[in-house]
Amino acid sequence: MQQESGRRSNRDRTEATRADLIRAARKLFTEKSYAETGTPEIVAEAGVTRGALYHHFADKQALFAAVIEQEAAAVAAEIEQASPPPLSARDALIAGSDAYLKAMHAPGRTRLLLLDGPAVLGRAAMDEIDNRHGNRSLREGLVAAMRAQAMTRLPAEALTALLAAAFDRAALAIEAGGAAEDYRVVLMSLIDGLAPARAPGPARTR
Amino acid sequence: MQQESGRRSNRDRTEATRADLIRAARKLFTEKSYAETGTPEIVAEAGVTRGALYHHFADKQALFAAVIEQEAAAVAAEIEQASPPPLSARDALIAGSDAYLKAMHAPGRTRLLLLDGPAVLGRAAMDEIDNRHGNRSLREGLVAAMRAQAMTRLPAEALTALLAAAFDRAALAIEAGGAAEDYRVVLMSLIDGLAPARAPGPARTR
DNA sequence: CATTCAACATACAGTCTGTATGTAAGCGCA
DNA sequence: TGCGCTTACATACAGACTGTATGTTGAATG
Repeated sequence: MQQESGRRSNRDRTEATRADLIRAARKLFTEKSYAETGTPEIVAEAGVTRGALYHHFADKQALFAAVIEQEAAAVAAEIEQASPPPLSARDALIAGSDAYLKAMHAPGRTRLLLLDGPAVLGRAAMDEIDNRHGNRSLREGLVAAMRAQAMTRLPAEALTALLAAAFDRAALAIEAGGAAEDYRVVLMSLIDGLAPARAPGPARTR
Repeated sequence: MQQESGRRSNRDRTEATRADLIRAARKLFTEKSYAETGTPEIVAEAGVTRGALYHHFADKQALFAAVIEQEAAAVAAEIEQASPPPLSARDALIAGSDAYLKAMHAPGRTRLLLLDGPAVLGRAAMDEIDNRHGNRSLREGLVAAMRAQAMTRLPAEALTALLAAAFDRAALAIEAGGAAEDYRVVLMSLIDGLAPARAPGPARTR
């Protein structure tokens, strides 16, 4: 019964401060960019001092990593929520694709996850994060399709990475004003092109 | 007859200094990264002062843009040189792909063109540069294939962008130690999957 | 209840970026 | 060929930012 401004356990304080910092950083990193956002600005937005920031995070980059981690998890959650399991392998992939593109439409998300993320943390670190969250469902969907022989057998890791890259670029292009329908059509064609024997997928998506 | 250290025309001085700066910046940007490289370090490597840098370039970012421009042109040149015209549409695409992956293998090039470039200059600016250099041949190859009916008709811009994204990610993955053969196979499968009527392309690449 | 430790706030040192100012050499021109 | 203007820098400076070191207050603990 102590939620008044005083009396808080250390654990609660830590949790709250970290959350505030991540929230503030996320806001500024999406509005501007990682490089253009300074720690003084972040702590002002969070209502703490730089001392708190450097107490909880090793450096600015570690705070950025925490933001990325959270954002990647949020995207993965949105996708998982949007695709109920009872679907054919191909339809599940398509539903996931649309969910991904929609999720990445949140303002600033593409820059955060697709531009600043790889540049600041490196592709390897981003791959690790992606594989833990977003790409997992994609990879599993692909493996399932291959096992169901709805898709030519290919190295799963490479296929996942390259398709994910295409999705990413599509999200960026759409956010930049590209014709969303064009990119969707191309993505579907790339996926359908991997069918082994020209299996007649359900009616062309117009 | 005035190549001795003194007596140089203003135009020559400008050209030489700009080239020195770009060369030094390129070296450091590939060895480390854009963010980790300071202008004092760059000018020291170039043998000039920061005054010269800010005389020739609006800011650090403009110098970076000049480096990117040059590097993109170099990659495009390597590709164009490696693929003689007398090839079928599909084979030309494959030759171009291999040339691209090989060209991107130069140390630091992936970070420069695929990580720092988009983050610092933005995807739009990078697209503009890519379309002026590297992607042009890819796009033309795709359009040619579509016109020759060796490929399903798809929006050219979107298809070019997404395939380019896949190539880029493959280059990054290979540089990071991924199995080059896996990525090559997947890339070829993606391309071949776009054939309209299951046209039997010439013998599988091993 | 005394001590230890966690969670900060404040102060500081070093570095970087961009700009303003100064200077010497090139260049057009009478 | 001398004179004014401009280019191509070098130097000096102001502001901002990052990370660290130090101090302080309240919670946890035996």
